[in-house]
Amino acid sequence: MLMQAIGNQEFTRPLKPIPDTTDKFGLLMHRTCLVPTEFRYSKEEEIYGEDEAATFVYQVVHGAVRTYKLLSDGRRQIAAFYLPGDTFGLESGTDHRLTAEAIVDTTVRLIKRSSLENAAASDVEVTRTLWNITASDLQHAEDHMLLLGRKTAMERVATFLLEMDRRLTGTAMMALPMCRRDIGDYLGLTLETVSRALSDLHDRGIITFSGARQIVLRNRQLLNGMNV
Amino acid sequence: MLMQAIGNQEFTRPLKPIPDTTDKFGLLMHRTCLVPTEFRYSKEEEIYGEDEAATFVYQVVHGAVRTYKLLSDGRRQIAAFYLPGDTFGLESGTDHRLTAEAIVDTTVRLIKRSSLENAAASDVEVTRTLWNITASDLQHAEDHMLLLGRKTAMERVATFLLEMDRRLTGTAMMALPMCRRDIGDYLGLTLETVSRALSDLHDRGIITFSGARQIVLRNRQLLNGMNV
DNA sequence: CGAAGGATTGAAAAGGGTCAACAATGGTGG
DNA sequence: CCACCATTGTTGACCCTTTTCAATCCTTCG
Repeated sequence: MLMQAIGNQEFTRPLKPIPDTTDKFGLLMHRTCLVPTEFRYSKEEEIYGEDEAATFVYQVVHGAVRTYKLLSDGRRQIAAFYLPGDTFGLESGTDHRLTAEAIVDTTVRLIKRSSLENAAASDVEVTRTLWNITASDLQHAEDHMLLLGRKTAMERVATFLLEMDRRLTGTAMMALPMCRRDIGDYLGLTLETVSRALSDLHDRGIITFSGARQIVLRNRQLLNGMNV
Repeated sequence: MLMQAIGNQEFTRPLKPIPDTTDKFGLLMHRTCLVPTEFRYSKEEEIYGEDEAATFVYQVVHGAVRTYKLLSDGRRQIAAFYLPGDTFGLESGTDHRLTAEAIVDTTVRLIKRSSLENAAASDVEVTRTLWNITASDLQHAEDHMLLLGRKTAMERVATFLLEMDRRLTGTAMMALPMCRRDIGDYLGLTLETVSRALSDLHDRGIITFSGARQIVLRNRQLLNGMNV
């Protein structure tokens, strides 16, 4: 009911002019004159699997998505978290190279990849947008390689908090959709190390909690200092 | 002299039909009817810096290039090595987000980015190729995040050896252009740990050396076993 | 041939992982 | 609406892999 209302509200947005260059999915919808399908995934549900054919491109409406790769023994590396407004699942080749799962109950919009291919064949602007989306993911991956290869545990957690603060805070308090294990698998740490780093930041008065997943950054400057 | 001859030989290649989809730079040259400039960089010379305007797109003719990011205290993460035939330096945005340096004396071909933009404005195939190049870098980065976040030192070195074997071996012996520090900064390890892992593989008869940088893989199957 | 950078090896230290116990939280059913 | 229980998060102790620091060896190149 409420979900539906919010869904419709979101739905009308692309029909308006889109000056916002950050909403690349909106631009694609606009250009292709496509009506995106909405779809809901439950918490922990798989959206697509590694090596599956890439049939759709997705935008998160509400909820959150993780994409990851696994080693044969189950070790997992989360490549990215996708939050409302973010586009994911776009591939230049035929197949997905990561698995995507809903972290919480999640609503997405989706466009058929074949529709985009059709539009891209004649519309350079569409192809250019597809390129930009992939380039954004690459930029994030380049930053994340630096984190995974060269930052300490505390620096990783500080970087994570600032990234989430930037991306999902509208209010002063940020509500993390993911558990400690997800954060660990994103940062290349164990969940215990993440927990210890957060406790340390809490003890030093740099962050405060309301429950484990509601966090307020009390001192962004200090966090930024650990970030670079 | 010899350099020049080889350069010219390479130079004539794009004038022939290009069925090879892997030579994306060749495709770009073909489509834009551009004559690429050749340029030489000395060992350790910077090709472009982080946050510099991205004026050119490059292809390695011979030699090798590393791209990396630095933390403020000098810790370095190498994102990729580029070997003969590889394209690098292409950005969707205005600026480079990594520094590029020649690892050894290196010859590159380069195309003006503005020329590509012109061609891309009317030629969907060109834009599509630009997208594919960026998508290749992204795929590599996704694989590398898994390595940096979740693999052990020995697994990283095994993965590295197999990657280099695949990419630069024509002969049975591969000649690595980079030093142990470069390998460490690529794998998120110290140079000592890389050296110890290589010595271990040597002691177990899995690889043999001719000098520190000439390596033969004696047992790819065992290496593959450590890889996943 | 000698110097300088690169690579190897060793010993000690540290940072983060592992294992285990306990606490908090939030979802469900009575 | 409250109590219970499964899930999630925290904390502690110990261990192990990798790092750090240092000495030595090896090449390669002037």
